Amino acid sequence: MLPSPFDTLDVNSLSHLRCAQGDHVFRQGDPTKGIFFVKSGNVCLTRVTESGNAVTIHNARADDMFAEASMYSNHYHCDAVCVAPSEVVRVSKQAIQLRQREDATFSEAITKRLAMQVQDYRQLLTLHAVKSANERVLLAVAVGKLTGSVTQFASQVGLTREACYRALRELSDQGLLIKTGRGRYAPAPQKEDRRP
Amino acid sequence: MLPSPFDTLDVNSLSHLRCAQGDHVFRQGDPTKGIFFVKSGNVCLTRVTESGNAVTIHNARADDMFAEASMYSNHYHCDAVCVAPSEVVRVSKQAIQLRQREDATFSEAITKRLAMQVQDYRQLLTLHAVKSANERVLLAVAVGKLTGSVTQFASQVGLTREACYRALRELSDQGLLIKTGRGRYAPAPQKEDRRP
DNA sequence: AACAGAATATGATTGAAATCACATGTTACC
DNA sequence: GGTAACATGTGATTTCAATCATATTCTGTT
Repeated sequence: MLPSPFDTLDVNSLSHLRCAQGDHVFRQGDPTKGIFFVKSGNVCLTRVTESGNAVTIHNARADDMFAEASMYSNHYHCDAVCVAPSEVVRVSKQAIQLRQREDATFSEAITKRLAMQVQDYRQLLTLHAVKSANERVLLAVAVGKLTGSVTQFASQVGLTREACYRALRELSDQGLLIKTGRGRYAPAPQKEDRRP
Repeated sequence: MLPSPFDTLDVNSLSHLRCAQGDHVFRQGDPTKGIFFVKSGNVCLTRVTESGNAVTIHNARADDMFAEASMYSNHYHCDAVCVAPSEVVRVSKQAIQLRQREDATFSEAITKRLAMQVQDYRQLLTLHAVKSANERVLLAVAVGKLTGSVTQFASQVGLTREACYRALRELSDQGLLIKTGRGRYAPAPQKEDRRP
């Protein structure tokens, strides 16, 4: 049910939430109550800067967890908004901290999860550093970022919807992507002429 | 000497390295041998994308650690290059993993470090999402990113040197930054008219 | 079935940062 | 002291993504 380390927790450390589209699971600044698991639906983590720019930090879909890093903060650093009707499980912060102190294997699994998250963010950062919209979009698709709507995708890769649509079309025209349907694109199968 | 959790490790799990400017501590793809601490100098973590773009992932200076997330990877995901003559301490991956299994407090401290790193990356991601060069630079300076050279700074915030210099000058002209010297800028003291 | 609302898709225009180009200033080293 | 290497700084031009505008398709609701 829950991913690897959390499935061993007692049921009364979990709260099941049912959210409509647009509902907030938590808001930037709220005191941290725990970390979350998406049973179904789609929860988007966004952060708003002083200047009012909204940034998609993470796009959690079914079987993803989010707000894992909040374990050691007193308040959340971003908004969690359901972009689809969603079932979300909250895992109590207290319960995790207690268990972490008693169970080394549990603790190790959590650490591993965090380490992987760090690498994910680094990947995203690398992606954002690519200046060319076409190259960026190609890379992002190759890396599997385009699973939901293009609008969501655009926010994640740091481009406007329009720029993404254009890049997707151009890349399809160039044969670097295959258009598999309305708003659906897949990386073109690599020609194996890479050998030296 | 070493930061909080690592100072309790046995000395023979540490290797002291002395690096010249330009030396690689490790390269993208190398098998992971451990995590690192900068005693003095400056080590830059960069990643090169397929398209040849170099991205500064992290700029570790004296008393910083780097490659913490590599604990659970078999190979490094970026290059670590000394941008100044540096003294670096390598902390053996094996020793950490062993200790983690025996000492819950140690383990917890590591987890906390990783969680904070995740939040740092999120901050950087938020920064990169600000479109206006001036706003971005102002935010970055406010957050304390401009400590070394503007060139390094530019790479971290995702702008060209030139764009940074221009933004820095314009912000100084507007009185939002104070030029404290050649290539040195500080945030202007906030006027306290924020109260509602 | 009709309608609202959102996502997809593209075209035209504009604006801001990249790029190119070239000063000057600062180390550091022979 | 001379010079090579690099950082700072700023102007001129270009390019490419943002913005604005608009049409179409899809989905869900009443």
